[in-house]
Amino acid sequence: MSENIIITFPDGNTKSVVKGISGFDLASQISKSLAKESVAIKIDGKISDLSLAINQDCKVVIIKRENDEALDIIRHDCAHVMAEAVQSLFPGTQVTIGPSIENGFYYDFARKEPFTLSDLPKIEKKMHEIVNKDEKFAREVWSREKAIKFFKEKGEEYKVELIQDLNPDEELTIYKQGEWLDLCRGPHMISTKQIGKGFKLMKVAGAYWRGDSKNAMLTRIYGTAWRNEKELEKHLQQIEEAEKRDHRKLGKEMNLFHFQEEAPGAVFWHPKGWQLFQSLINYMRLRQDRAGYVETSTPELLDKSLWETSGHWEKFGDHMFITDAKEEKVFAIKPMNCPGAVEVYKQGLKSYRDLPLRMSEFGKVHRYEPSGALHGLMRVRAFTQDDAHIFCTEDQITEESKIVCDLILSIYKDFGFDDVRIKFSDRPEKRVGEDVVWDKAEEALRQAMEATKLQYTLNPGEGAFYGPKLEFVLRDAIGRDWQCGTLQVDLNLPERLGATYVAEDGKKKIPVMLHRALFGSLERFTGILIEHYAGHLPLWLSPSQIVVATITSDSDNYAFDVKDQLLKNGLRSEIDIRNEKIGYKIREHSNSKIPIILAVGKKEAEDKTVSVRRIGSSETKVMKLKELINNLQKESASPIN
RNA sequence: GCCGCGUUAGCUCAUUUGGUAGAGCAGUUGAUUUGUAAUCAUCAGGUGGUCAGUUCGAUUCCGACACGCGGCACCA
Repeated sequence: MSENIIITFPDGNTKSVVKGISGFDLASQISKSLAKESVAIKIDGKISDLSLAINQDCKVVIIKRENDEALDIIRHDCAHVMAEAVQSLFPGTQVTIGPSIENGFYYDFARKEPFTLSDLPKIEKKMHEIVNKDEKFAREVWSREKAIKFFKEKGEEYKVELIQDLNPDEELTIYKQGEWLDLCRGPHMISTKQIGKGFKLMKVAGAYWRGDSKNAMLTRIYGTAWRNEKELEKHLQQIEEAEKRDHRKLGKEMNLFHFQEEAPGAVFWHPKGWQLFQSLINYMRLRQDRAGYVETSTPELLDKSLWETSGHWEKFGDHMFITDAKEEKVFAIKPMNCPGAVEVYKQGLKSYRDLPLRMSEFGKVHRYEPSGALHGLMRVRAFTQDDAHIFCTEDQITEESKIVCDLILSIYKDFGFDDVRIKFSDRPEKRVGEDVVWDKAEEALRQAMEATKLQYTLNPGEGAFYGPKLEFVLRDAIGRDWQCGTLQVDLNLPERLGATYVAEDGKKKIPVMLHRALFGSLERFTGILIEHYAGHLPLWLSPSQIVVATITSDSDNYAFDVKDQLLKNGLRSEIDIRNEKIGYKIREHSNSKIPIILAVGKKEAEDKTVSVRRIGSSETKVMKLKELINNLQKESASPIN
């Protein structure tokens, strides 16, 4: 007589079943289609294999292929299948770890000869074979000794190291598929067949063992995996879409900027790119003026001793550019604006009445970034920060932080970024200052966050070396996250650099310094905007707003007249009177993302009208030039006017 | 910085056992005066990233370096 247990389903229904039933059999009892669709089971909140026996009363959620959690399992299964494929094709390759990640999975292998792109088709083919073999995933619990002995004999040194570092209380499980097995927590599906065909190997890369650059470099293979081929196809299309938006490609097509090897990581801004860059600065300057900031500018070169005092030298000296001046002094090109800001602050005695003092600077900084980190405008060695340092009392931290948060969110909105996340990074391991000071700084920032009532996530140990920080992450039009703004509470540098103010009681005190940047790097923000808008910048940011294109040379004079009037009314315009067909001109200017093309021919010249064509639309609208100017002046105004 | 891959005309790309390179677009010149995403012809354009090496001979094979691309690590 077998014992029964009670299963409770998410809808509250219960079912009495035989003890030891597998999740799969349970699903089968409900319906065949459910069994077919299910990939795993959650027992009392813990996700497990469908094959696992259920031995006690419990709450159960059957995870179906369509559920989000299923994707992780499919991807993880895929990683196992890839590892099997690799080891069968390339004997002697060691396996290390292979998790599921966003959009897919990877597996890190140790092999003398790293894999190359040309190995992927072979591996992928083998994977399909393994999937089709319908190998069952089997879970086994092994002792530490057995596992270590097994992997040692196989020459899997990395696995042995992983096992030795496992929490001793944790059950050690092995997952087998056919002949192949791997140390793994699971869960996995019933069989490899369930993976289906919706996967593809994407790229190979080097990756350090355990993510530490002191360790050996492994060879990583990335794959993407989905529920089916249709989803895979959709994902591949999204990648294509992202490639089309690549700011490096668009920057070339739109003639905004270039890089060259004589200045790695430094931007050559072309006239149009610089126009855009200046639009951003003008906008930010106006916003800051209105928010009570004063603007400064400080030297690019500062004596090394100042960086030693600030603490930058010790932590970032290797990443600073140093001058070879023809004198004994060593100068460093500034990697940050803060010491300069403090020196400006220190001129003249400051009273508590002067605080908060909000000092901004569009400071160009240079950082010797590792060569492998450089990436278009997104990661450069020379960039411009919309930096500011707010000197205030401890009591003012909360209020000032709140003002910065409000300002930043309002500014992002003007650029079409409504979805902004905030990360709170607290003290890192390597830092300056006493812990009591850090306690104070972190607490003040926490209070500020409470005052703003904004949601944030904790980012432990990621603060700056001198203080905790908030990081503002915005989400672009195709769902990618970009970290831009930052707010840092600094109770250390003002003291190190000797900043003081006279308090109400006549005694000298040390001010708090809030570092903040809103765009962060102007260069990077420009790149983000290009990708966010896919090059179709809104009119107020577009470097070239209008092109006047003639139909025939009869209209040249009128076209010049139109352009002059547009320019006089503050609209950035160009003229195209080349001896080409209008279709040719339209194609060319559309490709370079000019927002508005005005075609002018005989009719327009006679009527003092223009034929207006907007980018992204093939419609044309004939209107009086005056009317157009009127409309565009409103439309092209920056959002703050 | 580390691993892998790449670098051919202004741009986008061809050129397989090593025998000094082709196309389209852009440019020139000429014709055409054209109505909403490529008019026709003409000419010109390259020390194949740089430097070394193997070879009778290197864009092609080997090496170093530079820069770029994809990751990893880093990101005040």
